[in-house]
Amino acid sequence: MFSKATEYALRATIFIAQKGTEDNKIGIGEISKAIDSPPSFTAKILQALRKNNKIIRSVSGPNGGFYMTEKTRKLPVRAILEAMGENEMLDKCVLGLAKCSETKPCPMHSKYKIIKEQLIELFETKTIQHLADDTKNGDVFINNKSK
Amino acid sequence: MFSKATEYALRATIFIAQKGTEDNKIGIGEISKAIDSPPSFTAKILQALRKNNKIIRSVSGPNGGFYMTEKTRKLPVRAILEAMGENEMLDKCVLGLAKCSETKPCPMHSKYKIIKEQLIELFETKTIQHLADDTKNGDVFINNKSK
DNA sequence: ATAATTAAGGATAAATTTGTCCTGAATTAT
DNA sequence: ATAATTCAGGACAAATTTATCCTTAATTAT
Repeated sequence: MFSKATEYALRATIFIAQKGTEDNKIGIGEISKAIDSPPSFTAKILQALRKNNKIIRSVSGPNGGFYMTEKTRKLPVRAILEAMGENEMLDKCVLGLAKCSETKPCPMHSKYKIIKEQLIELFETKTIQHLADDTKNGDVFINNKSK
Repeated sequence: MFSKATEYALRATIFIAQKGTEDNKIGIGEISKAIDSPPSFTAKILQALRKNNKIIRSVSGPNGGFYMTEKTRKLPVRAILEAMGENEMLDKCVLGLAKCSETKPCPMHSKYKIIKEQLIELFETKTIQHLADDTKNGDVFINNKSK
């Protein structure tokens, strides 16, 4: 569905939302270990989420790392997708037509539209906080560690 | 959602279903023009759909080209996806976890599952014939030509 | 048989995505 | 101030996807 970069972005953000606060910042090492992702690549992705402090924040230096504010924790999952440039995916034609609309639809359009709307609804109502809370409660996971 | 290769595969198959019969085979030139795709790349993709005559058939030589039988026209869209190796996509985790299941779900799993099931249902009930018929009727399209 | 037409299939190239590494900048502790 | 830690950002490398081209094989018409 999404690129690997976006998958890492989602998992990393959930982890940061779950553990990272202004006085408990999380380093890239801990993050990539927790979500099972390549550290350097993940670092690059987090830079994008950090732009204009849109989703996450970071500070350099000892005890530095990544964290989130209460405000951005309340952002919908869609905000991460936007930051990762996955907006196109959410209104793209299944058959890959550049312009596929009500007035000039592809043969899958009408049925696919209904499903895509649910996807968008899901990404717009689920907040980062929700996902972090669920994960904290221990009934869902953001990695495949057996322990 | 799908790779470009799969998008071309879907559009090409619909076109072939619409126009290609054993005594009216369609050349790669006409196909790629009709669906607005790169000819050589499309040819390569059609080779895959042709394997074991799974989806389409072809013959070389003058008046050669691609066509379909009544039988494969009745195949669900999913058959094309399978042939293109997109099966993984249809049961992949949104967050990219290698193993995401009822017993060890990611935080999006329960909600996402419901939507994915609808997608699968759609791909399994819509047949190639359906899409070709709709296109033939002229109310839906498989390219972006203005004419 | 020969020539013409069309797909098959391999080699290769271009573009994009994924991933690594290194230097520099920011921050903190001593 | 200096050293140590951690992120920022650029350059580069590997892998994958997308795309092209060329030679061969199959088929048909003459």
